[in-house]
Amino acid sequence: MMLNTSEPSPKRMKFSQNGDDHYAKIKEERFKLPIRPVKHKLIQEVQRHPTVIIIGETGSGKTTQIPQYLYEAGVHRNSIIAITQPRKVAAITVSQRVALEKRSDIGDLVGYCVRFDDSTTEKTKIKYMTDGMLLRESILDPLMKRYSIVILDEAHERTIQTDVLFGVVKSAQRQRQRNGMRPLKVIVMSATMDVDHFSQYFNKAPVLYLEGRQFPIRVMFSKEEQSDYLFSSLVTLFQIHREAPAQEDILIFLTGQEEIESAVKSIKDISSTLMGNVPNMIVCPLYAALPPQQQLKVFQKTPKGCRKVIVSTNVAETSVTISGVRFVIDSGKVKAKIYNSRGGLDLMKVVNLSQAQAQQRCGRAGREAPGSCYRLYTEQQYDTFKKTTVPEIQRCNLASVVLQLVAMGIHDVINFDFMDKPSPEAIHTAVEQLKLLGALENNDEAKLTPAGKNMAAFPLDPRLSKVVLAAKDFECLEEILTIVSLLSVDSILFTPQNKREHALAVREKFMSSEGDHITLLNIYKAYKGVQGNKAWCQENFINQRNMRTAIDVRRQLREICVKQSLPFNTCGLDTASVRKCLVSGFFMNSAELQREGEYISLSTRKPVTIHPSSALFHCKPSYVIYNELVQTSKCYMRDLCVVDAAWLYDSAPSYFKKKKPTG
DNA sequence: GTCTGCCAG
Repeated sequence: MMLNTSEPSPKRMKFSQNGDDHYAKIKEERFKLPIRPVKHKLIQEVQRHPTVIIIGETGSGKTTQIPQYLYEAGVHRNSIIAITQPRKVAAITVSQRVALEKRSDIGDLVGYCVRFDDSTTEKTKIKYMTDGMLLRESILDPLMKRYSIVILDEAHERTIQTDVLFGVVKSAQRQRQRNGMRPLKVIVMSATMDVDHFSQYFNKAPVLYLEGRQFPIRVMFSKEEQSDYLFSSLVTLFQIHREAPAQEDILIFLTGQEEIESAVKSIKDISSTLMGNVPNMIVCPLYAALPPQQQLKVFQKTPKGCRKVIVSTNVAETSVTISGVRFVIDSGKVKAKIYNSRGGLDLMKVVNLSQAQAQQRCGRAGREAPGSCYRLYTEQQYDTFKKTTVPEIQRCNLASVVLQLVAMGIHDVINFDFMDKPSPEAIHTAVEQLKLLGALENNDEAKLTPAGKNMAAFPLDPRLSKVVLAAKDFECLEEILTIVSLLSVDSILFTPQNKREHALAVREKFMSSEGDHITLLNIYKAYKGVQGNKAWCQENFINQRNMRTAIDVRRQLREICVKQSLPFNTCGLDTASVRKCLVSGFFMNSAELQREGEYISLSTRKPVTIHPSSALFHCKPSYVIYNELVQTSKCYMRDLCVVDAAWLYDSAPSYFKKKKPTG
């Protein structure tokens, strides 16, 4: 195109050299982060002390900037800086951001490492990873030799993995010092809670406070106690809806999928009857099991003149951040798993939040502008809430944790340096279970057996690892890998409430009279038979996402089996071998049919019932094993498999000597 | 004849 120079010159066009503006902007953004003024102080503290605790609210920039500061200052001494995150998405997205800031490709200087996805190379010095990943690595290398700095981020979330890592990094640090090795710097980053607790545990480490970028939030308590939080949340929602300008979105915290779906329906019904000048309402449910496509709806920008209402479980507390939210309605409730180490049974219960959780929920209203939080409980009720959430490690089965610790060479698990110790009883139960599975020597030394060493290599519950190892003897590893993979992911069965009958009828063809495990195996075979066809999944109400995860897991397990030279046999249609394998890991979860037609658990002699969702619901086999007990209206066995009394006895003679099956 | 929150390896 020719420009006619006699014409008045057009508006000057601006050019910049390939991306300079972009990077200038990134640089400017980095400079404006609240953490920037304390950069030098921070580097100094880390150089002076083996451990530093950093307290900072969201938005301070600590997660992205601190590793870069330490790298630029050379504190890492040319070895790797690890930064752990409780969630995979966080590890991946943060590392991508930092790579961008460093003008480097992901996997060069900056990389991430999560299950099924490792972007790091020998060039990587800043490595974002899940806490679970670092924990698994430390089984092979308890001194964490490849790292000079370990940063444990989001420590306040107190995941099991972070809690175990606390002790592992402390021990690695001490041992490296004692052996005159290169020191291990530890940085613990947390939100504002439990500061003294953290500092005390980490040898009175210095604490650095960072300013965050949080807008003020008006917190309102209910004046009276509410008997029905569901109803109260609807009343509050429409109260706000009538008064607040459009585009100011509302986030409601409830407890579970079913509750949320029914609330969404009520809200839609009510809003369609509203008269007068109120904004249009867009109502979105949000929970982890929601198909990804529907989850995306939550992130779409609210159209002009509308208001988005998000009804969510606690996913929106930490895992998911939604822009546009100005109001939070907090039911004060959360669904939590409670584990009973005596009966070995799980139960899900709706319980009150901790104060820390309530604070976290409030914060979701002030990410971009001042906001409000409506609490559907009184201030007096709030005062009765626990200050902090009981750490997960005190609420679950510890068999896996104990096996990992022993595999790292920590034999005295009872005296392991936990920040908050699990009960001795819970540890004892785990040790006993591992002995029964043949993972630990049957004495007081807590020493791994050769089988135990192999079991620790699998990213599985020890009972499932045991099942995999047993497949060698019963020559059915292919089938077992399939079943174990399917058991270790979220359910591949997808049963929408309104099409429940239909879903069950369609899936009837996969049902096995030998139980749920064999049913799962049938489904997997059928899925493979149609090459993972999407339409087939829809027709048969199979959750394709979870099925794909199971296939990834299977591949990973297969690789570990190769390393252990396990033979890849198949048993064809002889499912007895498969069921015998299952018995070797789950014999302690067995039940016997009584004359009256009821079952009792052989470990506790307490009555148990077949869960209505099981393939065996209408059957009455004499002996079954089950994956888990769930206490609701009754004590239900879930995921059952038909077995012979003799198999039970053969798998653990000394165990059953006392509780000999009567049949 | 059920009622499962969330995350990780």
